Amino acid sequence: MSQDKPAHADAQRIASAIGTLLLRANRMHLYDTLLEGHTGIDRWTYPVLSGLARIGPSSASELADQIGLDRTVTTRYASRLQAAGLLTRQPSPHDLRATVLQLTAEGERCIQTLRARLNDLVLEALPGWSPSRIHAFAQDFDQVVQNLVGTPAAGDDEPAET
Amino acid sequence: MSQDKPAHADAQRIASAIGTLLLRANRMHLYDTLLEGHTGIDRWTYPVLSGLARIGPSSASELADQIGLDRTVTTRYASRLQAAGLLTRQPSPHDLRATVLQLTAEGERCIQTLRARLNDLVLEALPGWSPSRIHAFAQDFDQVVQNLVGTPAAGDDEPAET
DNA sequence: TATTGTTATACTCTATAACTATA
DNA sequence: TATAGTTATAGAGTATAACAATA
Repeated sequence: MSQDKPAHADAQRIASAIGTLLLRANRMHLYDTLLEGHTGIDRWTYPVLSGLARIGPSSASELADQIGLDRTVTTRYASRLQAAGLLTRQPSPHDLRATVLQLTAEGERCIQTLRARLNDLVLEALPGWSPSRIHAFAQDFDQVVQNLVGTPAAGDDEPAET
Repeated sequence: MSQDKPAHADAQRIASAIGTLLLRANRMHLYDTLLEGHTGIDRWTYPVLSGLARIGPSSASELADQIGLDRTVTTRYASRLQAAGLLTRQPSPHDLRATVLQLTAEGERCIQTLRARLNDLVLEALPGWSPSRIHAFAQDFDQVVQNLVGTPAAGDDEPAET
């Protein structure tokens, strides 16, 4: 069987690893490790700040679509991050209804720190890997994730993800 | 830079993919796709049933530790799954305080179906990959996840993950 | 005294509904 | 009429506290 249909057993292994990574306890542990020591940001507001850093200054509605959260939740979390001094609200010059969310200098620093820390965590999870092995894995993993979550990079275009 | 420190850029790519996979919208989409059409089981009770299938018949406390949920939540979700006919409660023969949770035949069938479906989803995310490429990726991914979430297979030994 | 299962309670996340202002 | 932002409200997940029964 490992000769005839090796892909099946390997797919099971991949599926199991995905399940492990998504498991609440492990997810939370990863987020907590990443955010440890940071004030003004937590597991729930982090995706908002991170998403804003990824797509750049944008309205709450745009950002909400990107991270898959409701508009109302996004604006509430944005208020928390604003209170923590990590982002600002500015009226849009083009649309008087819209508000532009933008990272402050402190917000930028925060994101830089968190990105670096996550990178370190990842590198620690690849002990002794050769650069070529890391490169191949990065390519493959990226492709798998893109295919798994659908074509869009991060958010989804479906109306109600709930 | 891609010559000097290729590992850094690749680590960033891996980190980004992890972030994408863990993003709420994508996580939910994956769970919903997996559970589509199944009644009596949802995003929240699925880890309970899946965990029970993985570790076999066990008490609610044991299971709770494994999946990183509180005892009280686990027992409540177990009640739902019991009402849906997917698991049974039986008094433990060794400990009169304990209750043994166990999958019913229908629960077993349910898990089999879900595992097969997840496998299919994974295979679809590896279009045209050679068996050796799949095998290498499965090994690497498994190792990365194990290292990322800590030594324990699924749950964590820390007291309060929250 | 500690642990198991369970329920009661409170807290938080999240979405729907509703309101105001603008396109 | 539709859309942006926001707030009010309600529903659901989750943890802490508390209880009875047993180790």
